[in-house]
Amino acid sequence: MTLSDIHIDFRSDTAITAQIVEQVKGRVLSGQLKPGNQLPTVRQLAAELRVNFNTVARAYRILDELGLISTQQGRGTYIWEPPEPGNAAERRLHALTQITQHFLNDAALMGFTVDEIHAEIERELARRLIEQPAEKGIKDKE
Amino acid sequence: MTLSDIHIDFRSDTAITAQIVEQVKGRVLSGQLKPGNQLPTVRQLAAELRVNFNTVARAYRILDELGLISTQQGRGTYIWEPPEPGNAAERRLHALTQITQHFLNDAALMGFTVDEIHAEIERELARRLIEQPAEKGIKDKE
DNA sequence: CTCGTAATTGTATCTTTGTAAAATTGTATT
DNA sequence: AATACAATTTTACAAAGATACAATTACGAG
Repeated sequence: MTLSDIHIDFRSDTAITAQIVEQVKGRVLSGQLKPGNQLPTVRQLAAELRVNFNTVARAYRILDELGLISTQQGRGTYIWEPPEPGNAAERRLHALTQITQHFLNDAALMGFTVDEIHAEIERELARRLIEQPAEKGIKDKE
Repeated sequence: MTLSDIHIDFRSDTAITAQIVEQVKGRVLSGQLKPGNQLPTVRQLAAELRVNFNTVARAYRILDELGLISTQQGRGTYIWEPPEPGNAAERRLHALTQITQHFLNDAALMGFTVDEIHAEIERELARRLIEQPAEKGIKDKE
Protein backbone atom coordinates (compact mmCIF):
# COMPACT_ATOMS: atom_id res chain seq x y z
CA MET A 1 0.00 0.00 0.00
CA THR A 2 2.21 2.74 -1.32
CA LEU A 3 1.86 5.52 1.15
CA SER A 4 5.17 4.95 2.84
CA ASP A 5 6.64 8.29 1.93
CA ILE A 6 4.35 10.15 4.23
CA HIS A 7 6.20 11.86 6.99
CA ILE A 8 4.95 13.36 10.22
CA ASP A 9 6.69 16.14 12.07
CA PHE A 10 5.71 15.77 15.70
CA ARG A 11 7.28 19.10 16.56
CA SER A 12 5.26 20.97 13.99
CA ASP A 13 2.49 23.16 15.27
CA THR A 14 0.06 21.83 12.68
CA ALA A 15 -1.88 18.91 14.06
CA ILE A 16 -0.97 15.37 13.07
CA THR A 17 -4.42 14.89 11.61
CA ALA A 18 -3.97 17.92 9.41
CA GLN A 19 -0.55 16.75 8.26
CA ILE A 20 -1.95 13.39 7.18
CA VAL A 21 -4.87 15.05 5.42
CA GLU A 22 -2.61 17.41 3.51
CA GLN A 23 -0.16 14.77 2.37
CA VAL A 24 -2.76 12.25 1.29
CA LYS A 25 -4.67 15.01 -0.46
CA GLY A 26 -1.53 15.95 -2.34
CA ARG A 27 -0.94 12.39 -3.52
CA VAL A 28 -4.51 12.06 -4.68
CA LEU A 29 -4.66 15.37 -6.50
CA SER A 30 -1.28 14.83 -8.13
CA GLY A 31 -2.39 11.44 -9.39
CA GLN A 32 0.17 9.42 -7.45
CA LEU A 33 -2.85 7.65 -6.00
CA LYS A 34 -5.40 6.61 -8.58
CA PRO A 35 -9.15 6.15 -8.26
CA GLY A 36 -10.04 2.75 -6.85
CA ASN A 37 -6.66 2.28 -5.18
CA GLN A 38 -6.90 1.04 -1.65
CA LEU A 39 -5.19 3.09 1.01
CA PRO A 40 -3.45 1.44 3.94
CA THR A 41 -5.78 0.57 6.78
CA VAL A 42 -5.96 3.03 9.61
CA ARG A 43 -3.96 0.68 11.79
CA GLN A 44 -1.29 -0.02 9.17
CA LEU A 45 -0.66 3.62 8.45
CA ALA A 46 -0.82 4.45 12.14
CA ALA A 47 1.90 1.89 12.84
CA GLU A 48 4.08 3.32 10.08
CA LEU A 49 3.70 6.86 11.33
CA ARG A 50 3.98 5.86 15.00
CA VAL A 51 0.64 7.42 15.65
CA ASN A 52 -2.66 6.29 17.07
CA PHE A 53 -4.92 4.56 14.56
CA ASN A 54 -7.77 6.83 15.54
CA THR A 55 -5.82 9.85 14.46
CA VAL A 56 -5.43 8.31 11.03
CA ALA A 57 -9.11 7.42 11.10
CA ARG A 58 -9.97 11.04 11.76
CA ALA A 59 -7.80 12.15 8.86
CA TYR A 60 -9.47 9.57 6.61
CA ARG A 61 -12.87 10.79 7.69
CA ILE A 62 -12.00 14.35 6.78
CA LEU A 63 -10.73 13.23 3.40
CA ASP A 64 -13.95 11.29 2.98
CA GLU A 65 -16.01 14.38 3.66
CA LEU A 66 -13.84 16.26 1.19
CA GLY A 67 -14.91 13.67 -1.36
CA LEU A 68 -11.39 12.48 -2.05
CA ILE A 69 -11.65 8.99 -0.61
CA SER A 70 -14.31 6.52 0.43
CA THR A 71 -14.08 4.81 3.81
CA GLN A 72 -16.06 1.62 4.29
CA GLN A 73 -16.35 -0.07 7.64
CA GLY A 74 -15.09 -3.62 7.51
CA ARG A 75 -13.72 -3.22 3.98
CA GLY A 76 -11.13 -0.49 3.94
CA THR A 77 -10.66 2.92 2.38
CA TYR A 78 -10.32 3.65 -1.30
CA ILE A 79 -9.51 6.57 -3.54
CA TRP A 80 -12.75 8.06 -4.79
CA GLU A 81 -13.81 6.98 -8.25
CA PRO A 82 -15.62 9.80 -9.98
CA PRO A 83 -18.94 8.18 -10.94
CA GLU A 84 -18.61 9.10 -14.63
CA PRO A 85 -18.29 12.10 -16.85
CA GLY A 86 -21.32 14.28 -17.05
CA ASN A 87 -23.39 16.22 -14.61
CA ALA A 88 -23.87 14.45 -11.30
CA ALA A 89 -27.25 16.01 -10.56
CA GLU A 90 -28.41 15.14 -14.04
CA ARG A 91 -27.40 11.51 -13.68
CA ARG A 92 -29.07 11.35 -10.32
CA LEU A 93 -32.37 12.53 -11.70
CA HIS A 94 -32.00 10.25 -14.67
CA ALA A 95 -31.69 7.30 -12.30
CA LEU A 96 -34.90 8.36 -10.64
CA THR A 97 -36.60 8.56 -14.02
CA GLN A 98 -35.41 5.06 -14.80
CA ILE A 99 -36.77 3.38 -11.72
CA THR A 100 -39.95 5.43 -11.92
CA GLN A 101 -40.64 4.32 -15.47
CA HIS A 102 -39.84 0.78 -14.52
CA PHE A 103 -42.32 0.94 -11.68
CA LEU A 104 -45.04 2.46 -13.84
CA ASN A 105 -44.44 -0.13 -16.52
CA ASP A 106 -44.84 -2.93 -14.01
CA ALA A 107 -48.00 -1.39 -12.65
CA ALA A 108 -49.40 -0.93 -16.14
CA LEU A 109 -48.56 -4.52 -17.02
CA MET A 110 -50.48 -5.64 -13.98
CA GLY A 111 -53.48 -3.80 -15.31
CA PHE A 112 -53.66 -0.85 -12.99
CA THR A 113 -54.99 2.43 -14.25
CA VAL A 114 -53.20 5.74 -13.98
CA ASP A 115 -55.74 6.87 -11.42
CA GLU A 116 -55.24 3.81 -9.27
CA ILE A 117 -51.48 4.18 -9.36
CA HIS A 118 -51.72 7.86 -8.60
CA ALA A 119 -53.97 7.29 -5.60
CA GLU A 120 -51.73 4.57 -4.23
CA ILE A 121 -48.60 6.69 -4.58
CA GLU A 122 -50.23 9.59 -2.79
CA ARG A 123 -51.32 7.29 0.00
CA GLU A 124 -47.88 5.77 0.51
CA LEU A 125 -46.05 9.07 0.23
CA ALA A 126 -48.34 10.60 2.81
CA ARG A 127 -47.63 7.70 5.12
CA ARG A 128 -43.91 8.25 4.75
CA LEU A 129 -44.18 11.95 5.40
CA ILE A 130 -45.83 11.17 8.70
CA GLU A 131 -43.33 8.51 9.72
CA GLN A 132 -40.22 10.31 8.53
CA PRO A 133 -40.78 14.03 8.88
CA ALA A 134 -38.42 15.76 6.47
CA GLU A 135 -35.20 14.02 7.43
CA LYS A 136 -32.02 13.19 5.61
CA GLY A 137 -29.62 10.31 6.23
CA ILE A 138 -32.35 7.98 7.26
CA LYS A 139 -31.16 5.06 9.34
CA ASP A 140 -33.95 2.72 8.47
CA LYS A 141 -34.93 -0.08 10.76
CA GLU A 142 -38.19 -1.71 11.67
CA MET B 1 -31.47 -17.05 -10.86
CA THR B 2 -32.88 -13.69 -11.78
CA LEU B 3 -31.57 -11.33 -9.18
CA SER B 4 -29.07 -9.65 -11.41
CA ASP B 5 -30.56 -6.21 -11.17
CA ILE B 6 -29.57 -5.80 -7.56
CA HIS B 7 -27.07 -3.04 -7.11
CA ILE B 8 -24.83 -2.18 -4.17
CA ASP B 9 -23.50 1.28 -3.46
CA PHE B 10 -20.36 0.83 -1.41
CA ARG B 11 -20.23 4.53 -0.65
CA SER B 12 -23.73 4.60 0.80
CA ASP B 13 -24.01 5.02 4.53
CA THR B 14 -26.52 2.21 4.70
CA ALA B 15 -24.79 -1.09 5.34
CA ILE B 16 -24.32 -3.55 2.50
CA THR B 17 -26.38 -6.13 4.35
CA ALA B 18 -29.27 -3.70 4.69
CA GLN B 19 -29.09 -2.81 1.00
CA ILE B 20 -29.37 -6.47 0.03
CA VAL B 21 -32.24 -7.03 2.44
CA GLU B 22 -34.20 -4.07 1.14
CA GLN B 23 -33.79 -4.92 -2.50
CA VAL B 24 -34.57 -8.62 -2.15
CA LYS B 25 -37.53 -7.74 0.02
CA GLY B 26 -38.81 -5.43 -2.67
CA ARG B 27 -38.51 -8.07 -5.35
CA VAL B 28 -40.32 -10.61 -3.25
CA LEU B 29 -43.13 -8.30 -2.22
CA SER B 30 -43.58 -6.96 -5.72
CA GLY B 31 -43.92 -10.45 -7.08
CA GLN B 32 -40.86 -10.33 -9.28
CA LEU B 33 -39.78 -13.33 -7.23
CA LYS B 34 -42.52 -15.87 -6.70
CA PRO B 35 -43.11 -18.38 -3.92
CA GLY B 36 -41.03 -21.48 -4.38
CA ASN B 37 -38.47 -19.72 -6.55
CA GLN B 38 -34.91 -20.40 -5.60
CA LEU B 39 -32.71 -17.42 -4.88
CA PRO B 40 -29.09 -17.39 -5.98
CA THR B 41 -26.78 -19.14 -3.54
CA VAL B 42 -24.98 -16.93 -1.11
CA ARG B 43 -21.78 -17.44 -3.05
CA GLN B 44 -23.31 -16.71 -6.44
CA LEU B 45 -24.92 -13.48 -5.35
CA ALA B 46 -21.80 -12.50 -3.43
CA ALA B 47 -19.70 -12.94 -6.54
CA GLU B 48 -22.10 -10.80 -8.56
CA LEU B 49 -22.12 -8.04 -6.01
CA ARG B 50 -18.37 -8.28 -5.32
CA VAL B 51 -19.07 -8.85 -1.68
CA ASN B 52 -18.19 -11.49 0.86
CA PHE B 53 -20.61 -14.41 0.75
CA ASN B 54 -21.06 -14.12 4.47
CA THR B 55 -22.54 -10.69 4.00
CA VAL B 56 -25.15 -12.16 1.68
CA ALA B 57 -25.72 -14.96 4.17
CA ARG B 58 -26.46 -12.38 6.86
CA ALA B 59 -28.95 -10.64 4.59
CA TYR B 60 -30.63 -13.95 3.81
CA ARG B 61 -30.87 -14.77 7.50
CA ILE B 62 -32.59 -11.47 8.20
CA LEU B 63 -35.03 -12.09 5.36
CA ASP B 64 -35.60 -15.55 6.78
CA GLU B 65 -36.43 -14.10 10.18
CA LEU B 66 -38.76 -11.66 8.46
CA GLY B 67 -40.57 -14.68 7.09
CA LEU B 68 -39.97 -13.77 3.46
CA ILE B 69 -37.63 -16.57 2.49
CA SER B 70 -36.55 -19.95 3.75
CA THR B 71 -32.86 -20.79 4.00
CA GLN B 72 -31.90 -24.43 4.26
CA GLN B 73 -28.37 -25.57 4.83
CA GLY B 74 -27.19 -27.78 2.00
CA ARG B 75 -30.25 -27.04 -0.14
CA GLY B 76 -30.44 -23.36 -0.84
CA THR B 77 -32.82 -20.52 -0.15
CA TYR B 78 -36.34 -20.20 -1.48
CA ILE B 79 -39.12 -17.66 -1.52
CA TRP B 80 -41.60 -18.37 1.22
CA GLU B 81 -45.28 -18.98 0.53
CA PRO B 82 -47.23 -15.92 1.58
CA PRO B 83 -50.69 -16.37 3.07
CA GLU B 84 -53.35 -15.70 0.48
CA PRO B 85 -55.39 -12.72 1.63
CA GLY B 86 -58.99 -11.88 0.92
CA ASN B 87 -60.82 -11.73 -2.37
CA ALA B 88 -59.52 -11.02 -5.84
CA ALA B 89 -60.03 -7.25 -5.76
CA GLU B 90 -58.32 -7.02 -2.40
CA ARG B 91 -55.36 -9.06 -3.58
CA ARG B 92 -55.11 -6.92 -6.67
CA LEU B 93 -54.87 -3.69 -4.69
CA HIS B 94 -52.54 -5.36 -2.25
CA ALA B 95 -50.20 -6.17 -5.12
CA LEU B 96 -50.19 -2.52 -6.12
CA THR B 97 -49.33 -1.53 -2.59
CA GLN B 98 -46.46 -3.98 -2.59
CA ILE B 99 -44.80 -2.79 -5.77
CA THR B 100 -45.39 0.80 -4.78
CA GLN B 101 -43.64 0.31 -1.46
CA HIS B 102 -40.87 -1.49 -3.24
CA PHE B 103 -40.40 1.42 -5.61
CA LEU B 104 -40.41 3.98 -2.82
CA ASN B 105 -37.93 1.91 -0.83
CA ASP B 106 -35.51 1.80 -3.73
CA ALA B 107 -35.86 5.51 -4.32
CA ALA B 108 -35.28 6.24 -0.65
CA LEU B 109 -32.20 4.01 -0.66
CA MET B 110 -30.89 6.03 -3.57
CA GLY B 111 -31.26 9.15 -1.49
CA PHE B 112 -34.20 10.81 -3.17
CA THR B 113 -36.49 12.97 -1.11
CA VAL B 114 -40.23 12.55 -0.97
CA ASP B 115 -40.63 15.75 -2.92
CA GLU B 116 -38.34 14.64 -5.69
CA ILE B 117 -40.11 11.32 -6.01
CA HIS B 118 -43.48 13.00 -6.03
CA ALA B 119 -42.48 15.43 -8.74
CA GLU B 120 -41.04 12.68 -10.91
CA ILE B 121 -44.14 10.53 -10.56
CA GLU B 122 -46.40 13.42 -11.50
CA ARG B 123 -44.26 14.12 -14.54
CA GLU B 124 -44.28 10.54 -15.76
CA LEU B 125 -47.95 9.99 -15.07
CA ALA B 126 -48.81 13.17 -16.97
CA ARG B 127 -46.76 11.92 -19.89
CA ARG B 128 -48.66 8.66 -19.90
CA LEU B 129 -52.01 10.36 -19.73
CA ILE B 130 -51.17 12.24 -22.89
CA GLU B 131 -49.86 9.22 -24.74
CA GLN B 132 -52.52 6.78 -23.57
CA PRO B 133 -55.63 8.73 -22.66
CA ALA B 134 -57.81 6.85 -20.19
CA GLU B 135 -56.90 3.33 -21.20
CA LYS B 136 -56.85 0.16 -19.21
CA GLY B 137 -54.48 -2.76 -19.52
CA ILE B 138 -51.75 -0.93 -21.35
CA LYS B 139 -49.26 -3.39 -22.79
CA ASP B 140 -46.21 -1.21 -22.57
CA LYS B 141 -42.70 -2.40 -23.12
CA GLU B 142 -39.39 -0.79 -22.22
C1' DC C 1 -30.26 -50.45 -5.81
C1' DT C 2 -26.89 -49.24 -1.97
C1' DC C 3 -23.19 -47.22 -0.18
C1' DG C 4 -19.49 -43.99 0.07
C1' DT C 5 -17.22 -39.96 -1.44
C1' DA C 6 -17.07 -35.48 -3.44
C1' DA C 7 -19.36 -31.23 -4.32
C1' DT C 8 -22.61 -27.74 -3.01
C1' DT C 9 -25.00 -24.88 0.28
C1' DG C 10 -25.83 -22.44 4.46
C1' DT C 11 -23.77 -21.77 9.45
C1' DA C 12 -20.62 -20.60 13.18
C1' DT C 13 -16.75 -18.20 14.79
C1' DC C 14 -12.91 -15.41 14.69
C1' DT C 15 -10.30 -11.67 12.50
C1' DT C 16 -9.96 -7.33 10.21
C1' DT C 17 -11.54 -2.76 9.38
C1' DG C 18 -13.60 1.63 10.34
C1' DT C 19 -16.65 4.31 14.02
C1' DA C 20 -17.87 6.52 18.29
C1' DA C 21 -17.38 8.27 22.74
C1' DA C 22 -14.91 8.72 27.02
C1' DA C 23 -10.38 9.53 29.20
C1' DT C 24 -5.96 11.54 28.90
C1' DT C 25 -2.38 14.70 27.57
C1' DG C 26 -0.53 19.03 26.32
C1' DT C 27 -0.70 23.87 25.99
C1' DA C 28 -2.30 28.39 26.61
C1' DT C 29 -4.48 31.80 29.58
C1' DT C 30 -5.52 33.80 33.71
C1' DA D 1 -0.85 27.06 40.11
C1' DA D 2 -5.55 26.54 38.24
C1' DT D 3 -8.51 26.29 34.56
C1' DA D 4 -10.05 25.61 29.94
C1' DC D 5 -9.63 23.99 25.53
C1' DA D 6 -7.91 21.24 21.65
C1' DA D 7 -5.51 17.22 20.10
C1' DT D 8 -4.62 12.68 20.90
C1' DT D 9 -5.07 8.21 22.92
C1' DT D 10 -7.86 4.56 25.12
C1' DT D 11 -11.60 1.63 25.02
C1' DA D 12 -15.57 -0.43 23.32
C1' DC D 13 -18.28 -1.39 19.33
C1' DA D 14 -20.37 -2.47 14.59
C1' DA D 15 -19.89 -4.05 9.75
C1' DA D 16 -17.62 -6.93 6.62
C1' DG D 17 -14.31 -10.54 5.43
C1' DA D 18 -11.74 -15.22 6.15
C1' DT D 19 -11.80 -19.75 7.50
C1' DA D 20 -13.47 -23.99 9.09
C1' DC D 21 -17.61 -26.71 9.64
C1' DA D 22 -22.26 -29.24 9.13
C1' DA D 23 -26.26 -30.61 6.30
C1' DT D 24 -27.81 -31.95 1.95
C1' DT D 25 -27.42 -33.44 -2.64
C1' DA D 26 -25.11 -35.59 -6.73
C1' DC D 27 -22.98 -39.33 -8.59
C1' DG D 28 -20.21 -43.30 -9.45
C1' DA D 29 -18.39 -48.03 -7.89
C1' DG D 30 -19.89 -52.25 -6.56
